[in-house]
Amino acid sequence: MVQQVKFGEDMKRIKNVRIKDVAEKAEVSTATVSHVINGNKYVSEKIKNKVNTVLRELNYQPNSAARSLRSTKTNTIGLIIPINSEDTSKSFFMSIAEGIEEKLKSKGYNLILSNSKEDSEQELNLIKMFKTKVDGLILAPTNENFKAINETIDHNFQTVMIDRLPVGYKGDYVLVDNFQGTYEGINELIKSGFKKIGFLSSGLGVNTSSDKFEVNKERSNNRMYINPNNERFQAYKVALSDNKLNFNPNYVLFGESSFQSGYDLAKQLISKGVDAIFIANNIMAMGSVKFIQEQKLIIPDGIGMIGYDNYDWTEIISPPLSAIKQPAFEIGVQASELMLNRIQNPTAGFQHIKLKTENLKRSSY
Amino acid sequence: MVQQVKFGEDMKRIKNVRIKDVAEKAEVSTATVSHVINGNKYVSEKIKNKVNTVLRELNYQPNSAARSLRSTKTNTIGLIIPINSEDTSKSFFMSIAEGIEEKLKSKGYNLILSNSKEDSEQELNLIKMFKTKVDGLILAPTNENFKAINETIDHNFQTVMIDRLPVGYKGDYVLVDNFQGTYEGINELIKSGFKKIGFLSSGLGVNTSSDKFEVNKERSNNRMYINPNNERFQAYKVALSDNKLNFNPNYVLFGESSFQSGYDLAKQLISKGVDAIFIANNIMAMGSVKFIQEQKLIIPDGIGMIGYDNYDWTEIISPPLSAIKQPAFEIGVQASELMLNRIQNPTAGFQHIKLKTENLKRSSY
DNA sequence: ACCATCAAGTTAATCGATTAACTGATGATG
DNA sequence: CATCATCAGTTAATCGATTAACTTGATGGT
Repeated sequence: MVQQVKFGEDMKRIKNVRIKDVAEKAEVSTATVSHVINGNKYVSEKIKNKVNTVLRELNYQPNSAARSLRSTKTNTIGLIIPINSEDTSKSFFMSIAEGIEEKLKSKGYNLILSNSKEDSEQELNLIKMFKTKVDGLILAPTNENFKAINETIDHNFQTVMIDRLPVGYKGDYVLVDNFQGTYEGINELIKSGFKKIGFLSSGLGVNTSSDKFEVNKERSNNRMYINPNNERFQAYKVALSDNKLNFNPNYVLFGESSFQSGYDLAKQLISKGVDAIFIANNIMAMGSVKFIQEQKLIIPDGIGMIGYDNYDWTEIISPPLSAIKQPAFEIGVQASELMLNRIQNPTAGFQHIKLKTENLKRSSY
Repeated sequence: MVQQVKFGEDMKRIKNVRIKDVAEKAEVSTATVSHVINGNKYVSEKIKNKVNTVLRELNYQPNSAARSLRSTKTNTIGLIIPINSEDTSKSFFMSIAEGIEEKLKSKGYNLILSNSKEDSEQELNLIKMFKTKVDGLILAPTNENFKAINETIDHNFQTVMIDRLPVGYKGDYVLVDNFQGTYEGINELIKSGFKKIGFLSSGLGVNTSSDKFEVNKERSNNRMYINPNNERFQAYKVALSDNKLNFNPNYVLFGESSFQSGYDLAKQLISKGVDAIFIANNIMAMGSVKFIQEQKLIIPDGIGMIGYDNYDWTEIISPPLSAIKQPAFEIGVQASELMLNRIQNPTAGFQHIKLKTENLKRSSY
């Protein structure tokens, strides 16, 4: 029932096949067609076959607006990731998105992708806009305005947080155990004989400066960390302390997430006499490596290094850089699973997933 | 008018505010509210203010399913990209997606992202599914089944192709001038004194093997290339010929897009005596570099190299790798612009955009 | 033979916003 | 003063699928 309709001058536009067209051609009611499609009421084999034949003949595709309107399900999930163009996190979050899309597609869901650019105002706008467009939201929250987010996300909305956690958030989430990986990494540096270990990272988010150096004695497992960078920093301090090494605030530098900043801060650390550097951020690691190479410092004899996340380049520099690898794709898969479960069963208890990092020992320590 | 509704056990669910609720509270008709929101009919200042106040008070958000159903606009654009997990193209297409999302968001549109995984069957399913969900489709088509795609994309659907082009496709597209960049790159290698230049690439798609080595005399501008890899290959041949160098089929290797394949094929080329390699693909370039480094070959004295696309790693290996850079983000921006234009004016003439690559001369030739 | 039950479809209300057609009031015009 | 245009807002049809409630005919137990 592909109808031709006049449109503009002489242009023709094909009107979509409706369920009514199918019903008429198959000589049944629209209800029956719907039942055949959705399989939620018994329909005899004979009629089912007839309808299915017509469905194929007309190449029918249900109008999803109508469907959503009536059923209040959009079969769509929103994803908000926070990437600045210059940022290291791009590839990390894109792998997460890939994992989400793959899982969702297999269950008949779609993914709407959006970028908050690490800006909490944009984030709130996006959340608001998503309200009537999606069945659920997977969110890597920005570092500010947690309260506002908590208010905006009401019970109309299934939510799964990833990578970071708003304080006081009650709900499903998938995080990476950044403490564990970092702790092990620092430990290994120490085992290899390094004693003056520098720590390089991008910012901790909003509540950074005041308590930046307040040592937290508890371990990751019992605590809810706001932010992966902070978690890594805590792990760094605990690992030092567990190895009876002094924590030296001069060996810790936070800067913006850029190549240049990595270059500059590595320079500073070296001038302060560190013998190894842990870099909690990919693009800063690149900047640091550049500086080290320019200085003709020998890795690992002159200086030890560990980076974060297993980017391509870590394998082909010489020597290959050891790294802590986050399971990005897997975060996406797990987050979608939580989401789909919650949609199916909204009253179930909240699920908290913490994925392990992988410690890739290469030749840089 | 936030209503509490019983839901399950004791759980409460907040029902969304409808336009009717707004109308009642503002003591006007739903039509008036709609006019205020969409501004397509004159409403007096007085009433407009009253309505706007209520809109804010109730934090009203239009139900987009209802809106789409009535207006037949979804305000959503679909994007299908073709990435295999192992593939080099991941970062390229993700940057395109970023550009698209940014542009669309600024115009009030959403982006549904999906991955065909370079599989034409999945691609067709996605296209079909998108039919009632989006106003338009931005597509980087797979290499097979062009005919099927052309049939499936009917006039219900605005389409913009990116990166690749189905033969015979009539419509908007945004491509990269791969010929130009490659041609210049090869030329520069030759100018630097290299004479036996190898060419490494991933496959050409379906119609590869038969005419793989058939030299095409025409230039890019007058020709419609199916596939960027092919375009690069053509440019390679033309550049050789323009420099009176013989084309040696033994110096050309196509393989799968993987690190290992890059490693292996570089090995083969070297053993065949090439003095420079042009690698049309990021991950294969990584593999090649790995092999070169292992062999302690000196770049560029021992061997010249040019890679494709400006990935992070190309800057920090020593020496930094020269590369042809595609304007990925810009492809996304331009494609979205074409799309939005076409939605506004469906009968306008088709637009064809071909973006220039950037030639990043570093120290590898 | 009688009524209850079930099986297999159908009828029609419904979701929420848009928008063509309409109403009533005001004002301009010859 | 009758007539018509314009203005500002309202009424109600409509988009297409889902689904609760209903119909109709068949089955079966006592």
